[in-house]
Amino acid sequence: MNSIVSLSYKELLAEFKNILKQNQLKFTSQREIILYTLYNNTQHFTSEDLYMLIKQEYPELSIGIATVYRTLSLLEENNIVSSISLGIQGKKYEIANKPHHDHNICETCNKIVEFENDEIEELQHTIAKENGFILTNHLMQLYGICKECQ
Amino acid sequence: MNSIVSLSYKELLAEFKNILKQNQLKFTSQREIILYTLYNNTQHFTSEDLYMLIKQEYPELSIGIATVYRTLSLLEENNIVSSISLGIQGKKYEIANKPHHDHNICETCNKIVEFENDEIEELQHTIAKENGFILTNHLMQLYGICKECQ
DNA sequence: ATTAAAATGAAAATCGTTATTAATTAACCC
DNA sequence: GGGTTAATTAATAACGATTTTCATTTTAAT
Ligand SMILES: [Mn+2]
Ligand SMILES: [Mn+2]
Ligand SMILES: [Zn+2]
Ligand SMILES: [Zn+2]
Repeated sequence: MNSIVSLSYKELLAEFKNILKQNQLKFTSQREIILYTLYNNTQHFTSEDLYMLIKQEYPELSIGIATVYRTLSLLEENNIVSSISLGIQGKKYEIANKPHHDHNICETCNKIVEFENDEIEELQHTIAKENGFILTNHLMQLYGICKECQ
Repeated sequence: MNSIVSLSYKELLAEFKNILKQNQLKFTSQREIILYTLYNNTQHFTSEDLYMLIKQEYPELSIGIATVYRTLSLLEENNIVSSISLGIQGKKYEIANKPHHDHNICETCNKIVEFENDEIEELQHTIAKENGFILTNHLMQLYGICKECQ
């Protein structure tokens, strides 16, 4: 599975088309616009968020919420988007063409600040190994009150 | 809010009764059995898991799933149980009379191994501070394949 | 252009959880 | 103990997010 980190949109689109072809799936305008919108908005979207934004920006496009769900799942399976699950707020997606990071989330205004920490990443591997696990994935979210909300 | 770490069942029950009284809530057999079952089973339960176990162990007791949901929420608000949210598998509860820990989860058999790591806990505070956040909470789950499933 | 397979939107179904309600029970007072 | 009142209950309806179904449309290959 290729990493899509820091691909241009053109390259990303080509990669997406490759994946579709390999799986005998079809390239549609709905799929294109979903990818394009995710690429150009680095926020973290719920399916509903993304659906609403696309409806607003492309009033002429016919698109249903089910297609957004389906496409986000497809993109996630192919590592083009990643998701974080935020308890009550549901699952949020973001384009995966940025390096791995975790999230610091404000419990008041829901702002999300991204961070990277190599030390923690290493410790995670150490701990998993101690427990006899092969680490495949991790979830690390820091909840708090952001500067503006304090 | 008192910590209930390493209380005996007797002490824990007394603490629960105090909390109920302070909030003008009533002590019921359903609430007692839920607490007792959680105390004596250190697993991580979904509401449904706990409901089924209680139905099985106390066939004479009248209890509905809504009461289990309500009681788990009540216990969590009062820090007698804690919960972890596992994406698709839903929310799981465990008795909170053990020290803080995080979870290493097998993606194959769903086994959960608990761990504590002070270094990571410290790093979390450092990171939050760097981002201008006051840390209130965190989520840290390591997913992998356990020794038995490899 | 023809054709077959895949994709779509709308609506129905599903699933976990929460709210409603009428009946039951606990806690308090005498 | 019996009576009163407010809290609690189980059953069921409602809910919201997500998934499935299905008839129709679109894509991609020939
Ligand atoms: Mn992110
Ligand atoms: Mn645990
Ligand atoms: Zn904030
Ligand atoms: Zn396992």
